[in-house]
Amino acid sequence: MSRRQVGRADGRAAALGLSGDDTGCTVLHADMDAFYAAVELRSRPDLVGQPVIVGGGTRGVVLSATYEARRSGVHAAMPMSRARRLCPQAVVLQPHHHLYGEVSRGVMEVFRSVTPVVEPLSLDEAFLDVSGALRRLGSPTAIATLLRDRIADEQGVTCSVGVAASKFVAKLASSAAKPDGLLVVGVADTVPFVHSLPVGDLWGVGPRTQEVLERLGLRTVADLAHTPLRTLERAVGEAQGRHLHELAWGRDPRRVVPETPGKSIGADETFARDVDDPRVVHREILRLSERVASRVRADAKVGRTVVLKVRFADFTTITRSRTLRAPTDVSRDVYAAAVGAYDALGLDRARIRLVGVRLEGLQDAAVAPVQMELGAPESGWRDAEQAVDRLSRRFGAGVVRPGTLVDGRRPGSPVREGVDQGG
DNA sequence: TCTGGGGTCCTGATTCCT
DNA sequence: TCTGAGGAATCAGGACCC
Repeated sequence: MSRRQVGRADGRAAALGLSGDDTGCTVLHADMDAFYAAVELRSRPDLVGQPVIVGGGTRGVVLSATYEARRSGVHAAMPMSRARRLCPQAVVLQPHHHLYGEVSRGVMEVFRSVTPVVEPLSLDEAFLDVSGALRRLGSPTAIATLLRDRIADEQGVTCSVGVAASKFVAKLASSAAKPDGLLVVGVADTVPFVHSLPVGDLWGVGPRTQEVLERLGLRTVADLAHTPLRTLERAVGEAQGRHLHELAWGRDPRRVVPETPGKSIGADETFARDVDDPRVVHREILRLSERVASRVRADAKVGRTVVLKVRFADFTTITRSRTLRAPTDVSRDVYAAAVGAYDALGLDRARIRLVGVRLEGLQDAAVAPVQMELGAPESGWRDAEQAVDRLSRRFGAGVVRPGTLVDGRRPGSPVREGVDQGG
């Protein structure tokens, strides 16, 4: 057992009055600490121990910050301008998304070497069901320690792990263990542990719901647990009310499921300056349609509903959707639906901050019905686009583009200047 | 203070079909 | 042919998560 883990786990558990008994606690939630910032520090060891913020762009937000920066009040998703004011001494680094993907794959491999039942939630966190690994590797606590040591040794980043009998409690435990810690919430400790938390810590309670609950005088999970179910359902809706009530008593029957197929793929882009020229918006919709359709094809999927998103200068956001007669993975179809939805808005030089395109209702291309257009050539757009995909894989994204997108610079220029555009 | 990008899920309204 | 009920599908938006 590593010295790092023993000190943290015992101290945190004792402070929370937890027994540390991990009997029946086969769900682990592993969460990398300040992931993007930690990855950046691997190549900048001179910055270790300093406030570092990963983010950028003229209208960007903080993607990640070291704990030294967080002490000044900086947190993820905060506008960069505010973060710089709060922590002027922080070193700001541009993100390198491809690197995070690489490290993430390495981390997930470590997880899968312990158990095949791994459910990734994002690049930097996952649930693991270790019930099948107990005889081989020891107790859940021992397995969590092994994971933390291996990830630190092999990937050069630290992670915190929560150990519990359910996903929801394991996730709360890993949050409480941060940074670089391990916390076991035993079966007998679950309800007192959960009840001690503020309602905002519950999964599914964001700022809006928290406000609603606080208007009812509910500040802690214990308050929520002792509120009649009907009252909760009236306040926050039937499904959410029931869900929160169950969680408040530590009940979460969801199993760890490896690989859940995605239901939609989308892309959006914030302009560096608000745009009111419909030609510029059309070009951006085309670019996004290409990006989305190419990702859909790479996943061997097709989708049937195209959703257009428009965010105006005052940050109000609208969506419009178009359901096609048959599912597609062809950029041209996606573009036609999205631009049709945009034109139907009849905007008269409205100032637009962001546009987005999303393809929903995804299904496997192999089993989906294909719409045959009357009079369509045998080798149509789909084949042409697949050929472009092959070229892009070989020579890099963007080697073949529609003529309207060829004029070097991007419309309005992207927010993430100098950053990998991912397609 | 001034808000990215990629997603999921839920809800209520509307439309379409039987 | 008209009408109403009920269910399914669609649409739009809100809230939330990382």
